[in-house]
Amino acid sequence: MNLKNLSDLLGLSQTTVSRALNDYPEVSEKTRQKVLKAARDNNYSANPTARNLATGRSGAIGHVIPFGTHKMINPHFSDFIAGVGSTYSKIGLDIVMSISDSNSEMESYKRLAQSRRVDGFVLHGPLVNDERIKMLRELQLPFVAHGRCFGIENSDQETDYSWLDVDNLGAFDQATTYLLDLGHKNIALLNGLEHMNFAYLRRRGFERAMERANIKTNPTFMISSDMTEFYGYKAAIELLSTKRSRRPSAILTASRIIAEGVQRAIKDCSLKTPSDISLMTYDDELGFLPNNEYNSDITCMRSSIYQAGIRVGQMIGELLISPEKNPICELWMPKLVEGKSTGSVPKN
Amino acid sequence: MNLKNLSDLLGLSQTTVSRALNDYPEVSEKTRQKVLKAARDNNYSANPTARNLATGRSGAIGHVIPFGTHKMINPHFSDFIAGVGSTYSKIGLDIVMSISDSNSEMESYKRLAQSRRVDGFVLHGPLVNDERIKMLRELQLPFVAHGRCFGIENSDQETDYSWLDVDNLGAFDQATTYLLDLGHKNIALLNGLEHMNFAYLRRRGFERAMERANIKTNPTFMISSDMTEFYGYKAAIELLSTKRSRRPSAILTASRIIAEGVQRAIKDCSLKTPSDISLMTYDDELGFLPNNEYNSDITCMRSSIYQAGIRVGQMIGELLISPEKNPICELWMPKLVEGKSTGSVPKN
DNA sequence: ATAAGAATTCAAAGCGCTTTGAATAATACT
DNA sequence: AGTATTATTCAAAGCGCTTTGAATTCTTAT
Repeated sequence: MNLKNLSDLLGLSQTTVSRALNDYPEVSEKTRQKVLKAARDNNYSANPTARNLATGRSGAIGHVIPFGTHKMINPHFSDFIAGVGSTYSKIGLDIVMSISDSNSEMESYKRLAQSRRVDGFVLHGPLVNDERIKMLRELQLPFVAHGRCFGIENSDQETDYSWLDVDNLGAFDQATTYLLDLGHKNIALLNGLEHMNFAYLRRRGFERAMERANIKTNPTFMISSDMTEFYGYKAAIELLSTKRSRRPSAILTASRIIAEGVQRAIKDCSLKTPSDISLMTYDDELGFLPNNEYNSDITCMRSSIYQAGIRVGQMIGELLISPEKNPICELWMPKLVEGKSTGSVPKN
Repeated sequence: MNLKNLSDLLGLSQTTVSRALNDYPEVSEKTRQKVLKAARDNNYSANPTARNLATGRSGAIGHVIPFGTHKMINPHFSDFIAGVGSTYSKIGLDIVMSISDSNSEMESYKRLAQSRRVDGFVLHGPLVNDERIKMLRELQLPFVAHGRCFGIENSDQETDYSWLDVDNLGAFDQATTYLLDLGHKNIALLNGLEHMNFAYLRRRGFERAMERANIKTNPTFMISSDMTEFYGYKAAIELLSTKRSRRPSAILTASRIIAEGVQRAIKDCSLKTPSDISLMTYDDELGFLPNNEYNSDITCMRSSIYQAGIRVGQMIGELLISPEKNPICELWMPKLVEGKSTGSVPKN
């Protein structure tokens, strides 16, 4: 069943039928109802490919996922994509996903854009000074970055394109301050890879708080790596296996997954939170790794990456309808949630 | 730059240019080279939408992800999708992903198929007696199921459609047997949700081994739930907090993530593997949760879900080219990897 | 009743490609 | 040379939709 069949069936022109279905004002209410009913009865829905060809719109958003080092294809990604996906299904968009290694990443964007296969993009995991931003701007398609590419001082850059980000700098400043207020001076930071903007900002937030408190940061306490459980475990084991006076009294991790490893290490060292050591983490509220009074209960800075996905989906949806709204920028402040993993510095 | 421009530029017809670009035999080698060069020079590539409309092929595979209970959008999913995605990028396919709750799931398949937006499907997480299989067959598009819908006795059903699965039944039989051989009789199974076929088969494998050993299974030792860390933790805490004689001496979990929770519980109960209790797990080799001599080192049945993704991508690719190859069925046998988490039954 | 204006409807062009069937050029065969 | 083949090339018809600009019908005002 296609448009021609349907209009023949109704004794109307394709024009009128098409307009009736697309809510154009110049079709009378009576015929619109007739058309709508016929469409329903005959289980008709417009062929998106043909529509795409005619309009130039595809009804799909491109998600180019950098592969290579498992950087983005990780649990955070699944929760985020669940969020955007649920918005998309509400507003009738599809995801066109292209997994590509960093070499072909730019190509993928261009191919998807040039072929008009997508109407816009969501940029995942912005890096510090991300060249993709420039490229995306040149592609002339709306896009929303999940995260920003620049720190707080480049505020002119921030309003240049649409993004949704959490205040990583503020959050890690606050987390660090929280630990400092408990009396901790030797705080370790287990961060993500710092060429990623979020991780870069988290370190900056950490440093800012330390600086404000006039405490010199210890380079060996600031570690940066891919965010796996094992990284957390290994790093923590190393930190904790030195003699007490030289080890951190608090560990701040950039993700719940790292924190898992740290917890394991703490137990393996026969230590306990918060009496022996304090642990604090950033918590994306990953679906499969809850963190609340019933389980881990790690003190954290919390912001739902799933909700971020939902909102990013809405944002790109808005941009498709009203491109003039660009840029839409939102900075979310994670909230501090006190758990049982932090306390004052253990007295020697 | 479109086909018309290019052919005008070359002084050839669109037909010839199109054929030259698509490797048709009836164009002379000389003109083909000329066309290819011009295409390169002018940065031309065919508009997939137009091609799709003309051919009915879209160059994309549909992945409909059931949402709702976070069932599929989980870490296993990201690793799998990384696998298919990497194959797709090699053979020039895109992913069209639709996240939908279980009500609208069937609709999504139909919409994607009817609109010719995809050339085929990958079915995720088959259930026991999955109605989607029947529907997909009716849609007349090639599809590959990651997993099967029926157990080993319905062998007639198995060859009815293409699938790639691990031998869940065999793997859990083998795992259970391994534990039995170590002398364990009180073995607990922390399974996934058993309306999912993989989980159903895992229980069956467990039961088969127990039966063969003439050991009655204890219903309170067979738990089934969504596979989260917390589930593992809670279930294990409950199992371990009864008096020694009434608790299992070994725990077998259906996923690495559950096992994480179990490990945490074991430590919280001040127990140790393998001296106090044995732990064994199924291991999908999730990228962010390695399990080897350097870290957890849990004895496991192992098969890479990422590799499965790669192969499923290849399979659907083959089916697109040669539909007559359907069905392609592959059953992978996970391999047993001994870690440090299992040992003989502790003597009271 | 009639012209002007508004409200509907329509025919046809176009989106950029593939593919059919016909036309032309090149080569082979009496 | 003349015809039969074969190898290339081409014009034009779709694919199923949207949208422009013209045509028709219905209202309203004179």
